[in-house]
Amino acid sequence: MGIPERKEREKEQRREEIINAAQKVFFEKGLQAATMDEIAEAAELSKGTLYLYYKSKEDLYLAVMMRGIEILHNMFAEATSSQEPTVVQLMKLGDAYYEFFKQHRNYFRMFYFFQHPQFHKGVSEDMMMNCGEENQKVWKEVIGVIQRGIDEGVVRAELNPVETAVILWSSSNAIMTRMDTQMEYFKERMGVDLEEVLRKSNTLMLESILTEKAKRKHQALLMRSWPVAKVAVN
Amino acid sequence: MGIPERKEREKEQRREEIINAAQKVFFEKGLQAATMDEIAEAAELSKGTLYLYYKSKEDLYLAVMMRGIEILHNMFAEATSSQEPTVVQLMKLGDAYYEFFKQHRNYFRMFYFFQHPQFHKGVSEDMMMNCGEENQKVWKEVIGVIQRGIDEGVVRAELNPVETAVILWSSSNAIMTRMDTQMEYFKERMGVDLEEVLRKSNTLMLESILTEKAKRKHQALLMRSWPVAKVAVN
DNA sequence: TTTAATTAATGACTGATGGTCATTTATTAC
DNA sequence: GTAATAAATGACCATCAGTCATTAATTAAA
Repeated sequence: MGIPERKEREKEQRREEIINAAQKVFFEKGLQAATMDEIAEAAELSKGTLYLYYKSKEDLYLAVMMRGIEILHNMFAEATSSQEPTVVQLMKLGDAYYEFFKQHRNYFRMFYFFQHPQFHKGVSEDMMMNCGEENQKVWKEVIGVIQRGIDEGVVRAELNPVETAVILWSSSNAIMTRMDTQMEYFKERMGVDLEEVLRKSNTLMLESILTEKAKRKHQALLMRSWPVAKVAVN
Repeated sequence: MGIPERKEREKEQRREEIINAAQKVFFEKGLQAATMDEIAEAAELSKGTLYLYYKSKEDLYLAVMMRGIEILHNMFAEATSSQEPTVVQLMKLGDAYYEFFKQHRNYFRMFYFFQHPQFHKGVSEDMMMNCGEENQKVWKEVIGVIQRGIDEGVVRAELNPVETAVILWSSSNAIMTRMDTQMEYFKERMGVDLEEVLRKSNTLMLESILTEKAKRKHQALLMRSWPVAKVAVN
């Protein structure tokens, strides 16, 4: 009897189709402005049907977001699986996050939007758990490289790898979040190009966690952020 | 004829009373969950009256937020006006921001919540401008100290003071935001105490922008973040 | 094939809420 | 004391997340 299996497949397909529709609408309008009626329309289903497949608007939002987490996870896994030195991989991790920001900004936006507990109301336990798991995998990638750096003696031994991961991630994240929302404000009011700031911040952070030996070895790499003229003048 | 003046005063007072009521409700429930009816009730006015004084819920939210910006501004001004060395003042700035976070968390929450352009919809030009101005003042404090540090030769000369301000601010901000929303998650899932992370992050950041000379001079200060045992062992 | 039973889908409806505006109330001017 | 003006009100509207009784489609049984 293959009927239950087929039904299960069809159900899963429906769930995917609904996510596709939801993604389209959420990307365009954001969680707030998107309406379930719009999503239903995009999915060519009635609103009631959406609720047969997802508990709430927020659950649906998280379902879309999970795709983004997976993409990011893959990009990080890619960056940390090369044969290059750990210091280079650390730089590549930062670059990868910025690439993700540029190529998948809608997902990035969802990430930081959903951090607010205000929107966790309608989220089911299940979905929250799944999301936490996926998220954890991404962290593991970052922590792993830092731990390796410590083991190899290129990252300062007195640093805690998890804490350090949080520090690196947070600083990158904070600046990209600003890039997303306040790029123009910072350019016009403060004369600052946030892309430049991100580059310099990543370099500063990296410098600050490396051992003296590693810094000397990769000096050329670290210098890329500082304008030659300025260094020369001072 | 003092009547117009008195009326103006009364009007201003009303505006303040409304902000008081709004603050109470926003602090309790956040922008989303707070309702204009609640605020009206708290202000002992009808909802319609609120709209005679403020254009939208968001405008009211910003009016409350401005108070927070002023408090933060004062705390920063305090931290940077002492007679202490610039390096110490830089540390104090970081400490002041964390103090603000602890003592005025509701305001802090409002700040980062409102960064999302999704909520800028109902905001009037006026209110947005005012907010931008106030915000600018806070940035000026941070930038000023960094500039002074460069002039005195304690902050690396190749750094741009505005960019550096953004970097320092953003990293502190990012970690405190996480403290507000994910303290438990990080403790339980990753075994990390974000307060510790903040302390270390601030130290790392400070280290990374100081000149070698300044680092040597204030070594004791910078060491406070690293556990003695660990440093000794390695 | 026909009928019963089960599963899937629907959309009218509810309750909540931001914002409006015609009407009422209070204040000021004459 | 009355007209004119300003302030305040709350019933009302439109929007929208979520529900549920009803309908349609599919599967199982006779």
